[in-house]
Amino acid sequence: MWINRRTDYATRAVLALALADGSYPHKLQELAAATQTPVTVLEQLLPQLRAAGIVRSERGPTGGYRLNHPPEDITLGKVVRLIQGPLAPISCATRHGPEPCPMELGCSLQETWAAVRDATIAILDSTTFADLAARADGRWTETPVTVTTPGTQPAPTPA
Amino acid sequence: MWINRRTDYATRAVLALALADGSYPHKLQELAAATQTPVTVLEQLLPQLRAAGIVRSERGPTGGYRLNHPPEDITLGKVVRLIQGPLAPISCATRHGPEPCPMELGCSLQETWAAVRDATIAILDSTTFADLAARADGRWTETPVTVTTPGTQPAPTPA
DNA sequence: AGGAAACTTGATTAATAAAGTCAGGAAACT
DNA sequence: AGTTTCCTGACTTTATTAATCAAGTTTCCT
Repeated sequence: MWINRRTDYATRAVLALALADGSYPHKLQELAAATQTPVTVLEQLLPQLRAAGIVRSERGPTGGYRLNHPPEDITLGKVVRLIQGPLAPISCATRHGPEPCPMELGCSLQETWAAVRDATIAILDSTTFADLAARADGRWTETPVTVTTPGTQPAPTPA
Repeated sequence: MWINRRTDYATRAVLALALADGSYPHKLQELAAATQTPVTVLEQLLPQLRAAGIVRSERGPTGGYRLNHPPEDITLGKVVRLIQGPLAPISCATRHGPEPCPMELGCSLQETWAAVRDATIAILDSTTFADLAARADGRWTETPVTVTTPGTQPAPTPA
């Protein structure tokens, strides 16, 4: 129970973009609807994804967001680290600058925490959003990100 | 960074008991000193371990705590679950009664969270406190749980 | 008995983090 | 111009974590 809500939202948003047609930008509102996220939360999450180079944005009436790289180049680990921080289960077991274990002479639990960390990293860094999109396909093709707002020309449904 | 302080304390305390001589009980104060934990916190953690059958207690001047089973029968996973709760990284990926994913038709991220959960469980449930004690030995033999309080007969130093 | 040492229990408080809201600003298209 | 969209930062509320405190009960020893 350590993945917080923002991380959950952010990964869902990126997945939604990976599933969507990348040839045009998608509005915040559409992403919010597709991922069941409060718009105001995505409003602060997406700039963060943008600053990290994961997503690209365009302003104005035709604006919105799209992925900045092909989905196979974006790992789940990257997004999780960005929003959530280090993947170690405990602060004495981070890869970079771990806090020393307070137990005298350091304790053997640390090795096990490190093993959990490595297993987590192995999974998250080897899973790309292309993988996730492929897995989701067939389950989600019916309702892609396309939310037709009145007045907006409906996005071209992929063949 | 999801293992909270109490879980850290509790696992350290059990490890301290696993490293100590099990033929007599060890006082809360000694455990607190050996694990660098506030006594008042162990005061609420150890009853919890006791209720779960992990530890046994005796009252009175000669009282204290000791393991209720041989260390090879106590897994790290058991203690972590007890203090911390389910090991799943997110509530939609618990083994028992997961909350439904709010994304339409359920999202493919869930499978990855479940994979992280399973990897974590595999490590934590296969690591016993006998393993941890063996690993710690040589690093920790110098300062075992034995803390001689004035007036108390010093615990028999093994060999 | 009586007292001291230990565990037991439940309430309480303070600090921190998470989650969500809000208001005003800046760019771009029509 | 004016509308639509993204952008930014401060703010509020709530939940969780962490630690403390004050009585209580059991057991041993003199």
